[in-house]
Amino acid sequence: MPIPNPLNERSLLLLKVLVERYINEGQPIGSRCLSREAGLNLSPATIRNIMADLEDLGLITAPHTSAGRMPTVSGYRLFIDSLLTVKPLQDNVIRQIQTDLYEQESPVDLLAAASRLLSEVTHMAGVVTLPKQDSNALDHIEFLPLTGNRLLVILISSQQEIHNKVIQTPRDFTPSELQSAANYLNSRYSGKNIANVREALAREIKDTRERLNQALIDAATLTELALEDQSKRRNPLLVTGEINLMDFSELANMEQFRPLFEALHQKEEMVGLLDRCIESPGVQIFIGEESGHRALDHCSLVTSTYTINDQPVGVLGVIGPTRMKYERVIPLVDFTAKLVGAALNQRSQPPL
Amino acid sequence: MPIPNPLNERSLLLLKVLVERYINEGQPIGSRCLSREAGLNLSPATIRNIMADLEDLGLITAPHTSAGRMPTVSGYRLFIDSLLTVKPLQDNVIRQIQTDLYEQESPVDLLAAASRLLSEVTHMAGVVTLPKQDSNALDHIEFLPLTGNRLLVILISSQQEIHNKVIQTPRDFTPSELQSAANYLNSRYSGKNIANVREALAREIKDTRERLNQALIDAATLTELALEDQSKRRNPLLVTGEINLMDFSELANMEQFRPLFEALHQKEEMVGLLDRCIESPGVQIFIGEESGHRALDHCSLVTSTYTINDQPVGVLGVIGPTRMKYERVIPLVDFTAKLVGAALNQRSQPPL
DNA sequence: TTCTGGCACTCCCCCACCCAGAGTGCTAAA
DNA sequence: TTTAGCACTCTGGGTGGGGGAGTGCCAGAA
Repeated sequence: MPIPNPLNERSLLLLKVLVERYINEGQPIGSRCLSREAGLNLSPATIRNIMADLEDLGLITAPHTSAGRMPTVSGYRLFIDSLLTVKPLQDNVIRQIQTDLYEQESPVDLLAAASRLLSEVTHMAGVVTLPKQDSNALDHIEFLPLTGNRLLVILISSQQEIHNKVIQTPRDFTPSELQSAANYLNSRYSGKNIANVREALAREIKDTRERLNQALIDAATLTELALEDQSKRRNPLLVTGEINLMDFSELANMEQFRPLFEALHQKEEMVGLLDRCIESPGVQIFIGEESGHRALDHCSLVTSTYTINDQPVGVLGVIGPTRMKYERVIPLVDFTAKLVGAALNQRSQPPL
Repeated sequence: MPIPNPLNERSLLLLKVLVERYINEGQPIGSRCLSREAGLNLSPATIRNIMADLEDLGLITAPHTSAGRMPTVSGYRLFIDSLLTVKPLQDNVIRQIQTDLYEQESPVDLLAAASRLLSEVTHMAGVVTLPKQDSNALDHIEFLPLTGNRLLVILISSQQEIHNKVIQTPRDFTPSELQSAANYLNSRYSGKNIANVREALAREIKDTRERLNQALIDAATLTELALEDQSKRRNPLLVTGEINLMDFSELANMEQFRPLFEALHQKEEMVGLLDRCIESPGVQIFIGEESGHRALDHCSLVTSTYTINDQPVGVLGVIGPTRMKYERVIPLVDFTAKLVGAALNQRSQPPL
């Protein structure tokens, strides 16, 4: 073979050591350092040759002539996909997550706690998307009359989440009318997916109108009003610990940090990015520009989906500098996602 | 009088112009500039003499020998208290606030909108404390049974705020028991201050126990459980637009910005500071170190209380660099506080 | 008595410059 | 194939000078 040694075991080992050290130090790694560190008994000059090869392959790069090398995105990618040795989670972290998650009352509290945990354990930023609404089933609905044709609708989802909404009703309803409307809806639609319920109700309103069953129409109309804005949620993303990112030298200047911070709070974009992860199960990683968002160029995103009844419904993860300790973050995100799913499932017992 | 001219009209005018210009430019103002700007037809040399006097009085200071002067905290204080000419709010701002506030559904939404408005209009950070709970009256309470001795308590306050809580009940209750408990509580305590209700209930549990009226005890116990953590709220402070503060050069470095950001999110301290404002009505201003919080040393805080039924219940305001346009911020905060109070009062009609 | 022009002085900021240090690529020898 | 040596490059810190802005003070004018 004419090609000398494109990617043999030795150069991969050097790449691994280089990435590891760079993640620890945050500064370009030189040949001397690597020759000492790698335990290969090679002189710096030899290392330099190999590094030149790795640079040709686009795996590492030097910020300027007389600096050491640092990994490129491809370098990180290769490192993560093939070279990384993950470290098991520490026992106390496991316990912390378990106790913290299980003592939360509502699902939203649970997810907020997960976000907080992710950011605290990693000292980076934690992100959690709320479950997709269309995966949410209706458990129970109740109407409570207020003054002036206003009605308080209480909606309990199968996750035991409680939603309130005050609606303006077209006419005055008597308590017994409301009661029978609620009874009808509960008996017929409890346990059904909320999106489906809306569809079914729309059909019902249309079908029944012809047969002039006013009571049914009323019940359906009320519920339709109540469910209306249930689908579009206000803040479908929980971000925690953004400020931690200021501790990393590569992000600790205003030009880097500000757009990043804004992107994290510009929830729509982030949700779009995270939603892409929901398709494939398990841990997913976006390195630097891979996310396609300018503000995240110097960041990596480690995510995993969490499931309810084996259906992936949301995504959680960690955002930090590209130079993060993947071997610790990956198992953490993985474990947290699984535990969140387990905790959510546990709540899904049919009530009432 | 031996003292030459400690604080005559002329030196006050110069102080005013200096502060105004410094607020605009952000850089120390020299004697030449002031001589041109003040419209007094005085030579720079004369101005210099007066400036030396003002410096002796501790109203202005020079960062170094050959720089101009900038106001001290006392200088700002004198400026704000005696020299400031407030500008009336612009019509479109007034309209924006009105429409924005009145289209909010719940009181919390309203306050969040107020915080957002304050930060957007000023390009600084908006802060709003939630109303003191003990000012909140009970309007209506309802019990909804769930599975396994769990009970959903729905609590509507006189501000039409809706609180949910799931409680674990000591025993199983029948729907009619719950209904009569709710009826009893609503007829007896509706309109009463929540803190007082708790006290009254505690008394009632004690008194009634002797007479063995189990139904009453049950009702009281349930409500006590429901109200229990109603008093301690989780996030009694809404902060918006923190990131805007990065636009101001004096805060745009990590050493300044980070502690500031953390202080804003370390809600307890901020709430403590803001609660001090609730005592005195109208607009209050803390300049720089006056707040007594290290992180706010380079910031000013302009606040006002908002009232429900003429009782001050919360505080809202703006945090920004000491060098802010007080003549615009003060009327804005004032107006917003009044409008928030008005909007909240309007909701306070007794329902049901 | 008050104001002003002049002058010497001080301090910051910017720029150019140099130098040490770290790391490289290349070449020739082991 | 590996290594030692060497010339080269680039960064970062330190130094030193000059321009600019502003001051304080003094003597003379109004």
